[in-house]
Amino acid sequence: MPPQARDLIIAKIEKALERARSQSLLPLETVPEVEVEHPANSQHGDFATSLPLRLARSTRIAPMEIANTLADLMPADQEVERVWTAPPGFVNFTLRQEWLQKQVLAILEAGKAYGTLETPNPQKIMVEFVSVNPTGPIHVGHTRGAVLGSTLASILEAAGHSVTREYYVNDAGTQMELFYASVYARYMEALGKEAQLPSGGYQGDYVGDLAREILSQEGDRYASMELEEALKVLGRIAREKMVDQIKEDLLRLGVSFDVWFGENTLFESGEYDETLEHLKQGGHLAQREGALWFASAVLGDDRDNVVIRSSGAPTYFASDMAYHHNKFIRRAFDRVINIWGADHQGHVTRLKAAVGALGVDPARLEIIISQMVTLKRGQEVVKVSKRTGEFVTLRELVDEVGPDACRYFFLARSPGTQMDFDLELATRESSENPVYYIQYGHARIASILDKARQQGIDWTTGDVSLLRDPNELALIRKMLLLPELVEKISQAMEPHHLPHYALELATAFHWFYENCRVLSSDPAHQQLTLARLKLVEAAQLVLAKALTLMGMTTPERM
RNA sequence: GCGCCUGUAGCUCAACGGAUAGAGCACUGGGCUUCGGACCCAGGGGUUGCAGGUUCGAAUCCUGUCGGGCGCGCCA
Repeated sequence: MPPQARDLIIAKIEKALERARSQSLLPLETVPEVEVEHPANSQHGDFATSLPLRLARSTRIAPMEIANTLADLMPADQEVERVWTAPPGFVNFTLRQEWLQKQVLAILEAGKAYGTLETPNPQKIMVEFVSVNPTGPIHVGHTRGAVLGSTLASILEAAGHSVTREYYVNDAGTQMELFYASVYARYMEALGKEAQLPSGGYQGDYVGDLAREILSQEGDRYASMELEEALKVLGRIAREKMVDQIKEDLLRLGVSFDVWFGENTLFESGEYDETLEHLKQGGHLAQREGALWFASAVLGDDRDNVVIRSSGAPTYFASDMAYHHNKFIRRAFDRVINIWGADHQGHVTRLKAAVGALGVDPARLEIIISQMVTLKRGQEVVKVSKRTGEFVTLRELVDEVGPDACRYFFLARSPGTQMDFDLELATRESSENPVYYIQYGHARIASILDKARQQGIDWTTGDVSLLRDPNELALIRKMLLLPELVEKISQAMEPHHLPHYALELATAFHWFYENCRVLSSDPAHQQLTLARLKLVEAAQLVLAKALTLMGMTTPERM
């Protein structure tokens, strides 16, 4: 990867500040942190810094004076064509055309690795997401987290980190017991025996389907077993089938995991006991009212939480603590990112408290809360409930809307906003989804390159210094933003910038396409054609990278 | 009642404390005898819920207020 323009500019400013300080041109004690931005208005240059405005107070010097002093210390050079100041105290930078042109070569050279960064401090990161109980198929409500998590994981990887994508399978606990009992009841029913769905049991049709499937594959032998044994064995099969289905559904959306971590293994491996012992040693556990409590109130939570019920059964929270002990201590992840729905927001403080009590800096646990998705069909709100069996499955959604459009829709919104998902609108407008606009750009390029190859054109000798058209330069400028974006997203954990960027990049390409003819039979145009083919090939790489990072396909034709 | 999130164009959403608040869809009107029209150009549409405050500068930060979502179990 070539150095990023932004880093070059920051380095220049830092150098200027250092000189201003050492030569006493500005009364600076230390060199302040430099931030640059991309001005919204391109007339203000490629980069700008408002540092003089920030320094005005502490130095007691007028912002414009500081700006001018700094600008004078930054003469034009190989990368920067012009440095100038603007009121009330900005310093603006314009990149040199020759430098921009050369970046096309740099991108081609980087190839598919363009946009993949090398970080000075690579970390071992886990992204845990979806983690829905395997008590039923995955539904639309889970789609947002799935898309968010998988994209974030890709971006963190591109930013140079080592990433593990993990699904926590809650294969223990009361909800699972209830599910097993529900499947058992349907199984007995299918055999024509009297059976009652347990109260609060799972009513969805899929439960019956599952029971009948098991019946046809395994026969009726569970009917004659002791109830307890039957629930155990039948339950295991039902769970495995459910997990397989979830796996398959997620795969259709382009989401896959490196690890499927079973809650039960925490108990089997002894890690659960180890965790409790650890907490006990630290004095974080207290026996009260017949139960064992974790003293989270003193750690900032609004109340203490039960770890072991008076019945002797551990709570979900207990195994969650053991799970995070496993993540941080046994598997030694530097950072753990959990993606949760807004309905789990109340658990953030207590889990962070627990992690802290285990001797791990709670800042290493980052919990991203994605707000709820309200599912609608026109004006009507569709209720989603697994227990009552009233829901739209992820599979139905993906089949209807398509995985790419589906991903785009969820990805383009920041996690903090509540969304309305109108099934009617999504289906009707899926063909107008911006993702096709982006993919169309990619396909158009593929078509041009194809045609050029058919004509036997070899553009390796193309001279990029011929790329002077404003449309060409605008396209290059957009292409250069991708690495910056990858870095920014990996720090702020906000992947929603990526689809917006991809759209802008595609716009820049379509604009170029409209105004700059690539292939031509005119002999006088030949050199320009070669240069433009280079640009187009590089643009395709960048578009493809953006699409790939978002987990979308890169069609050659549509 | 308390906690977290949220309110921006007709709709769905962007905007790292920065310069004239931007996109897509929808609407109106234009644009190819040559590389893919799933494209391009132009236009209308905004007191950023409201009121104060901080700042050279606020959609963004602080306080208050009104509206929406989600939590506040020995459920997961």
